Amino acid sequence: MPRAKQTRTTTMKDVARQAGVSQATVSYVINNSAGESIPPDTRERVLTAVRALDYRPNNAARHMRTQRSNFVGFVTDVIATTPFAGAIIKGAQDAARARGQILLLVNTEGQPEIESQAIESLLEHRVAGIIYATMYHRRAAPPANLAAAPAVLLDCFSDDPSLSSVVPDEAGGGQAATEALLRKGHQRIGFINDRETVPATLGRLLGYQQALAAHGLAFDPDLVRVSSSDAHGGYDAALALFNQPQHPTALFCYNDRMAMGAYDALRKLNLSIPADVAVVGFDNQENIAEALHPGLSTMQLPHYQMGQWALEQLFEQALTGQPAVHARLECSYVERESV
Amino acid sequence: MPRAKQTRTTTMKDVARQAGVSQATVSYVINNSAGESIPPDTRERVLTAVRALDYRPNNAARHMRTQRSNFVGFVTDVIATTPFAGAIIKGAQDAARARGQILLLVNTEGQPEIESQAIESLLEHRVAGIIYATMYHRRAAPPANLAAAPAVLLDCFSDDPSLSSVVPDEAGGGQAATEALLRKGHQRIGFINDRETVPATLGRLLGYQQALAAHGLAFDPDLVRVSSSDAHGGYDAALALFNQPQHPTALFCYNDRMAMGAYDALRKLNLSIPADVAVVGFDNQENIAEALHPGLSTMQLPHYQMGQWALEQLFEQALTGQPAVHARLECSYVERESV
DNA sequence: CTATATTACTTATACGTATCAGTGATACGT
DNA sequence: ACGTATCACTGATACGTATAAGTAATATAG
Repeated sequence: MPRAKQTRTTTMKDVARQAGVSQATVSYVINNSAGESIPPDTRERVLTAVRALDYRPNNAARHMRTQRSNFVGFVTDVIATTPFAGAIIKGAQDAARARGQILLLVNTEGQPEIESQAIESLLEHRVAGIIYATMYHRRAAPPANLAAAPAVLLDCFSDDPSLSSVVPDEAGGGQAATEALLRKGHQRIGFINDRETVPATLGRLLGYQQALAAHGLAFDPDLVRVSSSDAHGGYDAALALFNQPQHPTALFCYNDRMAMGAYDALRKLNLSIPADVAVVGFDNQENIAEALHPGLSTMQLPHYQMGQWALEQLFEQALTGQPAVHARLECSYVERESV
Repeated sequence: MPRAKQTRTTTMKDVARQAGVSQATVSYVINNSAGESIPPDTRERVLTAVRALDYRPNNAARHMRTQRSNFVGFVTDVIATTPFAGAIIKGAQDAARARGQILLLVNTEGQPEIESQAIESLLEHRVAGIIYATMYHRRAAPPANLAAAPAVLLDCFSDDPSLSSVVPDEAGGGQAATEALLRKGHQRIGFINDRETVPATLGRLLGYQQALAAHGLAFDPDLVRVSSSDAHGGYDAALALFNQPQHPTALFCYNDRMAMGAYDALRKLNLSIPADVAVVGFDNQENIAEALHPGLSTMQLPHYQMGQWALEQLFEQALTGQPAVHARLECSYVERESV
């Protein structure tokens, strides 16, 4: 049977009539308005009518009357082809639910026209604020109309210092990864970096260097290779690194995909993990880190936490008028069997 | 400088005053209302005022007046820990944008109380409809209040036949995968299935059998193994399958993770892919199918298409009052080097 | 040249809610 | 017994918009 044609939805007036009170009283009961005295039996009569009529408050009307929405906009550049989107969105979504807010989601494929149209639409919905998220850590140039609402940049940053932002602490992550190897007594630690110049490559290299320095070890450029950030690249770079006369005893890879390639290279060279070479990756990718043999120790990016942080910051800022904050969140070390 | 305290937002009345016309005229101009004649210079005056005041229509007010929202609810059980969520959401989101709709996203972790609260919230926002999505193909028991709006089940199905649903054609996928191997002349094709009893295991096995039958080959239970649906399980099952005296020349794996394990097993048995054994997987997982050597031929689940379909169906159904539809969408074959 | 249609607007209203400003009735203090 | 405070409500209003209904001025038809 096809669903019945949508009749008028029931309103407070309907509830009021049914309960024999005025619409105002219904409102007081439903909102538990402080400073209004409603005797128990009246309250019960109203609530019974609410249930009987399957009444549901109309959010648009409430929004109109109170002049504030419970919407938060979430703009993302890419969503389908990245494994990270889910955790970021969930972080924002969980925080939103905790505040009684609801997420308006748009993804823009990074196309500027779509982006500004999407933001325009969010503004027309009078969102309390907008989270502008990218799926890898980078500089971003958000459209001008983003400034029309409180906004927080997530996993990116811009030239405008008045926009709050949250990104992973790449250097800290690089340092922690390197230190996990140093802790096991390794002295010659190779680093395979991505060839792109992005915050992640610069930061992780810096962290690697800082960790060495903190342990009184000199930085040896021969222990560093750059390559493309996939399994192929990791394979090539690892081969080059370990074909040197005095090869490293440990390897820090820019990401898990490269580490996967490095595994292949080490296997080819008959070097076993972790006996001959300890390996640490980065990203903790679902289908790699856990699936490799032996399990890959790696760094977990704070995707969920960034999502949470961005939403919280939006409200801190919007409600209290605080100035912008630029946060770096820690990456955590996930130990498996490769070190 | 902290953002200025939010002043009153500008309304049509403000625009009207600025342009020297009535609020109604502004509305006519902005909506390009048919049947209203507005001379070019008036129109221009209004639009200039709109720009000068940075006016933006208030969606809540519009929603109230027209009695229809441009919201679609999207409820998902899991989002952070699945690689498929992105494509599904993008499919729905793209279709929504094409219709001028915006997605209200909630994820519920499959917890019934959260689920029905989330749906309640969506109903209060007067969504045009709700997409109820799961992240793997399964039977679902959506909460009762889902029935209060037009709804479409995505990647799941329920006991209620009046709810439209869209799922992947598992049997078709299994058949296509098997046929890819048959086309290459293979006659003895092993199948490693997941041990769970879910639509995917049943369907893919059925497809495997149908393909064999279509080519006049008898189904041989010795060529089928069940195991856990990860790399470990794939490894064990492949080892068992290929340690038989007359081993298969081709292998169809329930998913890419199992295929990954099978790769390890075949390597251990000194069988090369695809020369000695051709392999086909399922899921086309980003970090596996492409990353394996040789690249894994596999089946692509129609995630994006299901997202699109669900949103379209919502409007077909809601607007035209059509009866429910239960769709199975095709999986597509992605050929790489493993066959 | 008058009657009517069209143009270019304006005025008024309703959508559903929250809340302010009442208003009788009862309770309380003296 | 009388004034006041509290209780338990009700009536009216505004939020910003779309649109029906009205109106004065101009154009067109007969």
